This record gives sequence, C-alpha cells and structure tokens, in this order.
Amino acid sequence: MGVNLRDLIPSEAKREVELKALKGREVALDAYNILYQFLAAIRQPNGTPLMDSHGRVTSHLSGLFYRTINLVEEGIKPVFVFDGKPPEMKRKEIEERIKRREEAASKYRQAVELGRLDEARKYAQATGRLTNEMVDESKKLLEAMGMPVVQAPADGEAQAACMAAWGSVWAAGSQDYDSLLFGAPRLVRNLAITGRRKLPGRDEYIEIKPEIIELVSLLKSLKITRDHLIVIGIFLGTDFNPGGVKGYGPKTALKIVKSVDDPLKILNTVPKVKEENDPKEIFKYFKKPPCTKDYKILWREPNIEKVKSILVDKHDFNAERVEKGISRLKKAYRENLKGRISRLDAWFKR
DNA sequence: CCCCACTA
DNA sequence: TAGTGGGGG
Repeated sequence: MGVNLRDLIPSEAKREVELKALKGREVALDAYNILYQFLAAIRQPNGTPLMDSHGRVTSHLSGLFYRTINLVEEGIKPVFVFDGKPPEMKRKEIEERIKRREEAASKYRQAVELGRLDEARKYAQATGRLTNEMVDESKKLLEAMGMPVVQAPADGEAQAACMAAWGSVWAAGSQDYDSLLFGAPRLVRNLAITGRRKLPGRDEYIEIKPEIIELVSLLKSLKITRDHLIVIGIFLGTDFNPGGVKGYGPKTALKIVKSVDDPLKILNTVPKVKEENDPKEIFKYFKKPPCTKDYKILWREPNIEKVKSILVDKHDFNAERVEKGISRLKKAYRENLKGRISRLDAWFKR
C-alpha cells in the first residue's frame, strides 16, 4: 500500500510534466510496484490475465517489455530496483495484503458465477500475486533487454530512494509516496506512456501525466523537515503501522507535528499498541533504511536471442511483435543510452 | 498496461 | 493524426 501523502501535498509542491521533460534522466523504478500494476491492469474484460499455453500468467512480461521500450524511446534511462527480504516490521501489512487478496478472490468467483463482468474484473485486479518465478523471469527479461537491475537488501523503494539521494540516479519512480520518507530528493509518479486512465466504475477516461514531487519544495511549502514528514507518515499509516494513528488525517497530523520543535517527542505520545511496531523504530527505519552500494548502473545492447527465448519460445508471444519491439529498443538504445555518460560521472571526470 | 487496425 | 475498440498470451 504505502503511505498515503496524496492529500498532504500542496499543488505548488508537485509538477505535472510531459514525458519529454524527463529525457536523459535516470530513474530508479520500484520494480515490484510496476509489476503489480501490470498484473492488475493487463487483463481481459472478464478479469482473466494474459497467459501462455501452459496457463502461466504473462501480463507482467507484456507490460515490462513494452513499457521499457517506450521509456527508452523517450530518452528516459530506467534502472529497475527489486525488493529483497521484507523487514520483520512489515509482517502485519503482508498478512493484511494476503487477507485482502483472498477476499477479492472469493468476490471474484461470486461475480463470475453471477455473470457480472465489470465486478469480476474489478475484483480480479486485486487478486494478482507475484510468484518467485515471475520475479526471476522479470529480472531475466530486463537483463536481456540491457537494462540495469538492482537487488535491494530490503525494500526496493528504500533502495531507489538511497540511489536518488546519493546522486546515482535523478529520481525515484513509484506510485507510492514512501520514497519521500526514505529521503528521495525527487519522486516521479505516473511514469507511463499511454496518458489515459479509466475511471473506476464508469466508462470514462482522464488524462494522466507524469508528476514530479521535489522533497525540498514539499518540505518548504509545508514548512517542515523530513523528520516531521516521517512522523506525519506514521500518523497517517505506513506499511509498518497499517491504519496509522486513529483520528489523524493529513490536516491534524500536520498541525500536531508542527506544534513541537522536535517531531520525535510527538512519537512518545503515540499510544504504543501491543503486538505493533514501536513508532520510534519505524521512524529510524525511514530515516536510515537498509540500502546497498553494490550495484552498477549500465545499459547494454539488447540481446535479441535471449529476449525471444523468454517471450516467444517460452511464453508464446508473437515473434513478429517481439522482433519489432526489439528493433525499436535497439534504435532507441543507440540514440539515447549508448556511450552516454551520466551527469554525475561527467562531474567526477572533470 | 500497450499494440494495432480502422476510421474520418 | 487523433480517437476508438478489440486483442494480446
């Protein structure tokens, strides 16, 4: 789920941009976040995901393949960051997610029996589960496409935020706002090509553009520090304290946190519920998350044969479509990624 | 989600 | 050339 800062962020702290505005930028993408989105969205009208002839789900591979090509064609330089071992503090959130999935699955079966297509699709979207095999294959596909894959020690979002903070990449890319608590100086949301999204329920579409949120502008416009922001997040609810503190929404949380000079003091007043994580431990985790420096950010020539063996040979993708995609990727790679040193490297080499 | 053929 | 509707695996 992630922390919901949506209603806290003032309009002056976010900026809608065209994709062109991100040309030449390295973005560390939260891979699990993306894969789950594909799993939810890439489905038939009745809710069935794309599958190969053996009944294995392929929605995530289709999404990754075309999305990656499009980003590279736009000159965006994606780095894919995968989750490692979830921290013990996340246990309750994980249990709740499993429960939500099971509930959705049973509602899905009901809707199918009643022949209610729209409902079936809606519930099917929440049933998606990423298996280890799907994750491994996603990494293999991205590597075959020449994209850098980074293995996080714990949260991928935390690792992406660290990489942005260290200047290895320009921004963290995710739909969730946690990156900001983790200290990413810049968060890019809605990083997709098709600028249209269906409104839930009705047959209407709205324009969606990439959105950039700068941490310093956010803090400045709210007149707070990152410590304040982390504490606000804890009040609103994070993966480590799902639900947050009862009775606090964005407004009251902001107000109470700003009422003291040291935001940590406020955490002492939060009633510590048995079996739940210590708010101060949650704070420490956001403040200094587990991150590794063991990664290389390097884009390579796409390997046609490897990509085809995964998509075409193993999962029944249409060979011509895949070949066409790879030629687009190769061209875009040569124009936008190959032999281009990052601004950071350029700076070090002065 | 994205592709593609079709439309005006 | 932009918008749509159906299909992808």
